[in-house]
Amino acid sequence: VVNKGSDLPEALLEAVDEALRSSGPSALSLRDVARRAGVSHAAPAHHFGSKTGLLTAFAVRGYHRLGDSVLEEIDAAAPADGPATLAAVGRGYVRFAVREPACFDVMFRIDSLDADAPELVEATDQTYRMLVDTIERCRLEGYLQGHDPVLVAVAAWSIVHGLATLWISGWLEGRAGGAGPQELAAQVSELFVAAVLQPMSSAG
Amino acid sequence: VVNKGSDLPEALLEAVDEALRSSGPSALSLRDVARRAGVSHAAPAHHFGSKTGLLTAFAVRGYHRLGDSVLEEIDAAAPADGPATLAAVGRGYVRFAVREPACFDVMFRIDSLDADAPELVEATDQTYRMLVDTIERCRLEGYLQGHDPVLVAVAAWSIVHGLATLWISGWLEGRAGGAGPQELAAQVSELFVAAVLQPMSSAG
DNA sequence: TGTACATCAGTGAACGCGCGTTCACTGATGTAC
DNA sequence: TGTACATCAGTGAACGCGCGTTCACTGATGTAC
Repeated sequence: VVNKGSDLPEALLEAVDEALRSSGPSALSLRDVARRAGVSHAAPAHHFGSKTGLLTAFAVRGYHRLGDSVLEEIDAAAPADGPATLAAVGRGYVRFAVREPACFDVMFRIDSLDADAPELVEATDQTYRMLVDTIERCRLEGYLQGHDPVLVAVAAWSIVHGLATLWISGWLEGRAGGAGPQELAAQVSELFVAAVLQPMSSAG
Repeated sequence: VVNKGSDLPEALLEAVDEALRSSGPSALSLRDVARRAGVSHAAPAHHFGSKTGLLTAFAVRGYHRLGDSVLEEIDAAAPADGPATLAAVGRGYVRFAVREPACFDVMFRIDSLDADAPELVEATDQTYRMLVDTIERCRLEGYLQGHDPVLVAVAAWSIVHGLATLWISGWLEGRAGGAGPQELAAQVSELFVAAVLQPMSSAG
C-alpha cells in the first residue's frame, strides 16, 4: 500500500534483515517478516515458496553484498600488489560481517538454507573465486614461496572468517585489548600477509 | 527407570547432544530432549530451570571438553617449545569442533545461552587462558619477535576457529583439495606457527 | 470502444502441530525424636 | 521399632501461543480480437 512502485520480494528481503536484527536468526518467522513488510502472512510463500526459499534468497543477496564489500575495499586501498590486495580482501570480508552480522550468520547456516539452490552455489563460488584469484596473483608475483596455494587460501579464509564470527559472537570483545573489529581485521590481515607472503628476494 | 544409578541431569545433557546431532540446533526442544532421556517433558525444567539454562549447562560442559581435547593433543605431541605447543592447541581445538560439531555450534550461539552465567564465563575464560599462556610461553622463549601478544592470540584463535566453523558449515569440503579437517588443522596450524613465530636468531 | 478471457499478486480463514512453562500432585527417601 | 515431618525428583494435565502451510478467493492488470 505504502510503496506502490517497489516490488514485494525485495521488500520482504529487507524485512528479513530487519527481523534478524531485532530478534535474531533463531526467532525468525515467515509471519513476522510478512508483518514487517505490511502484507498478509501468506504473501512470502507466494514469492519464495517456503521459509527455506526465503532465507536462501536472502543468503544469495548476502553473498553478493559480501563481494561488493570486498571490491569496495580493494578499490579504496588501490593495492599495488597481490599481498596488499589480499589484505584488502580480508578487511572487506570482516567489514561486511560486522556491519551485517545477522545476514552473515544466516549465510553460513547451511541447515536453514537450500544448499543445492543453483543461485546459492553460484554466489558462493563467485565469492570464493575472489580469494583464489588474489592468491593466484600473489603466486604469479612470486610472493607465495613454496606454499601450497590451496592451503594459503584456506588459511586466509579461515583467519578472517574466524575473526568475524568470534567478534559477532561477542567472545572477542574485552579480550582483544579494546580494539574494534575493523582495526583487528586490518591488523590480523597485515600480520598474515606479512608473515606468509614474503617477496622472493628476502626468503630462503 | 532403566538407569537407576545415573543422575538425570547428566542423562539430559547427553540427550541434548543426541538431539542436536539428529535434528540440528535450531530444532532443539526441551520436549524432544526429555523424550530422548525417557522422562516427562517437565523434568528438564526441574533441573535446569529453562531451555536457556539447559543449553548453558550444555555449553559449559562443551568448554570443559574443548579444554580436554586441547590438553590431550598437547600430551600426545609432547611439544618441545612454545610454537610446537601452539600448533598442538590449534589441532586440539579443531579436532574437538569437528568431532562435536553440534556442541561446538551451541557453545558460540550466545543468543541461545545465558551469557552472564558464572560457570559459563569461567569456562570460557579458562579455555582462552590456555591460548594466552601458550603465547606467553612463546614470548618468553623469544619466538614472538616484535609481535603484540594480544594480536597473535586473536589471530591464532581466529584461524583455527574459522577453519573449524567453515568445515562444519560444509563450505570447505571440495574447496580444500580433498584434505580432511584434521589434516587441514595440522597444516594451517603449522603454516601459522612457522610464519609468525620465528626464533630470535633467524629474523631481523 | 467493448467484450471475453487469462494471468497473477496478494488475502484471510482455517488446519493441525509442537512448543515452553506452570502447577498441583505423587511417591520415594531421609531424618529427628 | 515406630511415628511424624520435611525434602525433593519427577509426573501429567492444562494453559495459551505462534508457527508453516494450504486453499479457495478477490481484484487488478494485461491481452486478444
